[in-house]
Amino acid sequence: MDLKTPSASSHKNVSTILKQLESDGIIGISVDCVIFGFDDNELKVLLIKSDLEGFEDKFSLLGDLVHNHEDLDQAAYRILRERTGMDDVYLEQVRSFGQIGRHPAGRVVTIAYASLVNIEHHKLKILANEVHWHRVTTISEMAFDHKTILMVCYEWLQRRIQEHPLGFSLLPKQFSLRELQNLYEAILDVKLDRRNFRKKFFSMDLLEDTGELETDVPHRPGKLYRFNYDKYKKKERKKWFGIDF
Amino acid sequence: MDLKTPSASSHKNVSTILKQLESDGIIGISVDCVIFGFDDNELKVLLIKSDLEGFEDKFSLLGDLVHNHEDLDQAAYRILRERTGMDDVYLEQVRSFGQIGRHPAGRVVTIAYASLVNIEHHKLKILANEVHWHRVTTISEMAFDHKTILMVCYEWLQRRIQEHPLGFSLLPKQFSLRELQNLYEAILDVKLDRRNFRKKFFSMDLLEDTGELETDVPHRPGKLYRFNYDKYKKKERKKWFGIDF
DNA sequence: GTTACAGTGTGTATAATTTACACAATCTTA
DNA sequence: TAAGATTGTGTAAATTATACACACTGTAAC
Repeated sequence: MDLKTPSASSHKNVSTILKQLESDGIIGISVDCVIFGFDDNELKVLLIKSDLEGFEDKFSLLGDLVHNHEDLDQAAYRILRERTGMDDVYLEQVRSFGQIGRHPAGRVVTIAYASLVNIEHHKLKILANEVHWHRVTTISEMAFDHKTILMVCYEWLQRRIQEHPLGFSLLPKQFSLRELQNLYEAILDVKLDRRNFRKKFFSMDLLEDTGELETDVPHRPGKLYRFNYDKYKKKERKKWFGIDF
Repeated sequence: MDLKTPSASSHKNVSTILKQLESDGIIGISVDCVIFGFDDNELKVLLIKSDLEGFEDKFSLLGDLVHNHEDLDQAAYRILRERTGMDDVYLEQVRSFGQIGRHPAGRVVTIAYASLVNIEHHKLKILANEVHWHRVTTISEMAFDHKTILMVCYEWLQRRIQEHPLGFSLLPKQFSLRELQNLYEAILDVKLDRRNFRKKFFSMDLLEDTGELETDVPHRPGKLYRFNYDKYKKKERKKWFGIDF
C-alpha cells in the first residue's frame, strides 16, 4: 500500500488513520495488488510513485486499507477497478506481510494479491492516474517492503503459471502459440523448443483453433487460438503428480 | 481462532476486544494454526473445543489475536509454543481469510498457518490443555469457517508435500522408508508402489542411512534414514519443471 | 530349534514422456 | 518474382515412470 490518497477510493487520509490506530495499539489491514501485465515480450508490473516523505522517487504497489464492510477479495477488486478501470481480471491472494517495522506510517499488515491483466485492454482505459508499467526484472528499489512483496509474487507466478492456466489472462482472448511461448519464456526466463512447446499444449487439448490468423505481422501469420476454460475445469485433478524436490 | 481465553497467552478477553474493535469500525487480526501430526498412519490435526456461545461441541483451530509488538510469524510460533510446548517446528503461512461474517464476535481477519509436528514429541509435553488430535479426513463440523481453513490447509499440504520436503517434520528424525511411504499414502490418499517409491527417494540422494534399524517391529526391521536438509538447500531449483494442468 | 509369517530389500523389462533436431510451406516486402 | 522471416510439422533418442516377483531377515509360535 502506498500512502498517497488513492484517486477515487478512501476520502480520509490513510496515513493519519494508521497513526491513530498505532497509538491505540491496533494493527491496520491493507491490501496490496501486484498487477502483472505482458507487453513487448516482457513481464510488467503496474506501480505508482510514492509521495510519502522519505520515499519520494520510490515506487510502490497499488493498495489501500481494507474497509470495514468489505471482504479482502472485494478490497483487492476495488483497487483494481479504481486503478485500471478493468473488471473481470484474474486475481488471487498470494500471502500476507506483517513485519513490525514494514511500514513507516504505523503497524499495518498487508495482504498481497497478484493480478493478471491484458495490458492492451488497460491501455484503452486511460484514467486520471499516475500509475505506470515497469519491467519486473529491472526494478531496483521500491518503497517500504514492496520489493520483497513483488519478488514473492513474481516467484509465485513463475511456479503458478506451470501448474495453473492463469497465463492466458495476460494475453488477448485470441493469441498465437508464439505469443504464448514468449510469455512463458519471459516469465520463467528460459528458452523453450518451439516444436515441443506446441506439442505439449496441443496434447493438453485445451486450445481451440479460432479459424483466424494473425494480422499485421511482417511474415507468415500464425493461427489464433482460444483457451477453453470450461474444458479445463472439467478435468479431474490428480492427487499424485510425483515427488520432485 | 477460538475465543476461549488461551491458557497462557493473552490475559484480556478476546471476545471483548473484538467487539470493541468492531464498534470502532476496526478490523481485528488473528493467527490460526493448523497443526498437523501423523500418528497411527493417519494425518491428524490439533483442535480445541470451542466455548463460545452457540459453538459448544464444535471444534476450533488454535489461534489468537496478533499482538501489536509481534510479527505474524512470531504470533504463530507463540501459539504453537503455548499449545504444544514445542519449539523448532515447521511453520508456514498458507493464506488469509477475511470474509465479513466469518467470526461471530466481530470483524476479524485471520492468517492461517500450517504447522507440522512430530506427534510423538508432542505427546511427551503434556501441558494443562484441552487440545486433542483429530483425524483430518473424518472431521465433520467445526466452529466458524475453521472447516474451510482446515481444508484449504489440507489441500495445500497435499500439493506442498510433493514439491517441498516438509513431510519429514511429521516423522521422527530417524525413520524407515515404510513410514515415509505411509505418510505420503495417507496424506495423498493414494496407493504407491513400494519399489518405485524407494527408487524415487534414493535417486534424489537426500536420505542418509543412519546405520540403525527399526526396533519393536514384529518382522524384519527396516533401515532407518535421516533427511539431509543441508544437501537439499544446496540444490539449485530449476525454473522450468514442465507445464502440467 | 525348526517352521510359518510378515515385511524388507532389490532389478529388469515395458510404457510413457521429454528432449533434440531439420525442412518444407506461407505470407510480406523489396 | 525473389528474398526474408516465421509458421507448421514428424521422428529418433534419452529419460523417466510404471509394473511386476523373488530371495532375505528377523519375530513369534509351536
